[in-house]
Amino acid sequence: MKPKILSVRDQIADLIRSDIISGELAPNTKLNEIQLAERFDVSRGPIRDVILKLTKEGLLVSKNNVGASVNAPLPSELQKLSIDLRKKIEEYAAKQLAGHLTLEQLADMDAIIDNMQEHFEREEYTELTKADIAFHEYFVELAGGESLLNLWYPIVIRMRMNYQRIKTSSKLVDEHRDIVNAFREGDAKAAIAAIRKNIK
Amino acid sequence: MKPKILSVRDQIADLIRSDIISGELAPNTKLNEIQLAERFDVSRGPIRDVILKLTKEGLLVSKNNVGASVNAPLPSELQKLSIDLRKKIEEYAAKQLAGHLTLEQLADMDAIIDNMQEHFEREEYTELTKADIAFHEYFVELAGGESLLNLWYPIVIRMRMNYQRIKTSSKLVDEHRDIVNAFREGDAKAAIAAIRKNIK
DNA sequence: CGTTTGCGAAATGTTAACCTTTTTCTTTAA
DNA sequence: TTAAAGAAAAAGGTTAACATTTCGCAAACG
Repeated sequence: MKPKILSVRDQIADLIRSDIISGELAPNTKLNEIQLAERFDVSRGPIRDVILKLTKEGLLVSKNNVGASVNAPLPSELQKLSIDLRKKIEEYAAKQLAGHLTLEQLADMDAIIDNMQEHFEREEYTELTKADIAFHEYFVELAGGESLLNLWYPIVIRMRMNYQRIKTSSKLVDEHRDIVNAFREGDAKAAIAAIRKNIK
Repeated sequence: MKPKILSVRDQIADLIRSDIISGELAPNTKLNEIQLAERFDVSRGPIRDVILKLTKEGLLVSKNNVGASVNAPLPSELQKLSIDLRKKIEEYAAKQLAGHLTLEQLADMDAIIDNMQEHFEREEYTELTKADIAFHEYFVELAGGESLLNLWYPIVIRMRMNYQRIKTSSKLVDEHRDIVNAFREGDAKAAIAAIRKNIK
């Protein structure tokens, strides 16, 4: 898998996303542009870009002339709706991909799952969550490109604010192996079933 | 309905969105920050904010160090998926709202439809499309607040790039009246049916 | 003749200073 | 004593200058 070069802004965005997913930045925490600028040793410009991005993703809430703060988790009805939406998207992706994946792509997914396993064993739950997201992101992007990713991402990232380190059973890794194995065998139905089982 | 005060950035974003929906800015058109700054008589800062926002909405595509250009319409498979997702969200909203709307809220929706009718008669199709979006946005926001809006908006705005002024039959206005009437009678099933009929 | 290298223009990325709004604390008057 | 008014501080909004990157084009080389 080719290493991606990330812009300064994207790297900062990733770090703040991690802080929110890990719970280090709790809901309603106010983000101060100047503090963040000092923390990452850049000026306020790039920080503002990052805040705008995360706001559009739903992780932050911004108010004019007041600033941004960490958003509250989704209420449970919307959480349920989000699960439905996410299933629809990933099922679509599975239908497109089953039988059309290269060996290299399958290997990439295996590698991500190996990574998940490692983080699970070390009890690094934030990293585990990120690997989980990366796995799904990988095949959603393959199936529908940036367009589909743009629809999928805000749904998933917001969902993930809810179960911080709760449902981290050892089954999680296996569920992902099931998905890849179904892909490997070109079995769209099995892939969809495995995905349905994994998303909850 | 109370008039909303919009920030400079939001007003500029609305204008560029209009240009894209109307087709004035065709897909693949490159957006130049300096030109836009001059056009709206602001500096490049706010323009960059707007470009970031519209990129997150899926209307633009940005590349590091290269700039932003108008995105291509969704391929038809993704268009179909988007319709499904949008239906799911708006059906959820209808279920939440039916029977719980105030007279004032119903009047607001009537007003938006009157507005649609006017634009239809004057053949102002871009404005008609915007009013159409505003109508759905109104009740989606009522049902799920900003959180739901954040999930809904990118789906709809991207869909709207596809049928520019194509399906502007006179039925469109009536379909919306049907939705409000179902709301008025607190009939969730009828509201959902009307919404299903309208979204295509 | 085709490919590569490097220059230069144009566009984006970043910064720091300045402006405006919001908030908070203090003063003052009822 | 309380509450309104206003000043001061803090934070976000905007700007313009500066830095870096990209890309086309032309010269040089194979």
